[in-house]
Amino acid sequence: MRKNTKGQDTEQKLTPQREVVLQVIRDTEQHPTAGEIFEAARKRLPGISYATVYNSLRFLREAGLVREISFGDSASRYDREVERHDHAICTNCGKLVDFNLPDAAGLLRVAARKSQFKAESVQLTLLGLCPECH
Amino acid sequence: MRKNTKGQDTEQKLTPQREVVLQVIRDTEQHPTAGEIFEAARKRLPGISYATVYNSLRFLREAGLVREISFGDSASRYDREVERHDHAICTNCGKLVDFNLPDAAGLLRVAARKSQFKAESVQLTLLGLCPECH
DNA sequence: TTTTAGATTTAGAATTAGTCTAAATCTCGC
DNA sequence: GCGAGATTTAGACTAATTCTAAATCTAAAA
Repeated sequence: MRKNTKGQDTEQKLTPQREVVLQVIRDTEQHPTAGEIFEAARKRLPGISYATVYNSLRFLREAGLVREISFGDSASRYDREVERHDHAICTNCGKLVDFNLPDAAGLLRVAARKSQFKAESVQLTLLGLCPECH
Repeated sequence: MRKNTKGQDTEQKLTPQREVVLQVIRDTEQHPTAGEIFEAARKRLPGISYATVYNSLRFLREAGLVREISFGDSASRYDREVERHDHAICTNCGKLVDFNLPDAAGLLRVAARKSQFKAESVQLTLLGLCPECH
């Protein structure tokens, strides 16, 4: 890590590539996969490579700017919403939406007691039919 | 689909290979990956192929005899417990344990209301430290 | 009992998501 | 402008899983 004369961290981190990846994710309501992000990023920054998209996604995830979500079927998806929240997945069309369960803190407490774990976070996934599919 | 003279479905489905795969999963408290299942199955039925393990896992999953669980890191794991339950994952050692949250029905109702989905099931994942790691 | 159609298994090729590598490029502080 | 360290790139690589096509099995029909 680089420091300036005052000992502060002076690394410039949000490079153009990373910024484009972040914008792609922020510009959609959807939850795109790395492949979809690559395609969209390429339109704004032709020449960006697949590896850079992955590097950027790791960086953004570690910086807390995006969230990675993965459920069974293949590729991870990325979510612009970084606050704690839950997911609903449509078993018919595959649509994934965010929502917030009330009293997440209480849920965390109960889950910790039941599992004997020291809880850090809880996340709930609902499987069902989205409004369009029922 | 084959039928006998009475029109009943007579296909025999739980082949020796599938049965071995099922037994491997039932014989462990752990949640093995397909690769681990393949290794264990091979000891009981040398010559079983990787593809057959995958075929069997799909069959068993669709028959409701095992459950597939997948969280971010790579390979799916398989769970002998098929009743509704929740998972706790240790962020330090990766251990995965099952537990049951009380009032799952109430949770499902609240989640359905908040998400506007017609709920089929809910599953909660707790991330934290297992008893050995704290 | 032989035939046969469909299901299953097998080995290995193919696909897919994601990571790694090494060289080229960039950036910042000097 | 120089040089260290970070970043990007293209493409090779890996790991998980699926696909394919041929061989085998099974149970009903002949």
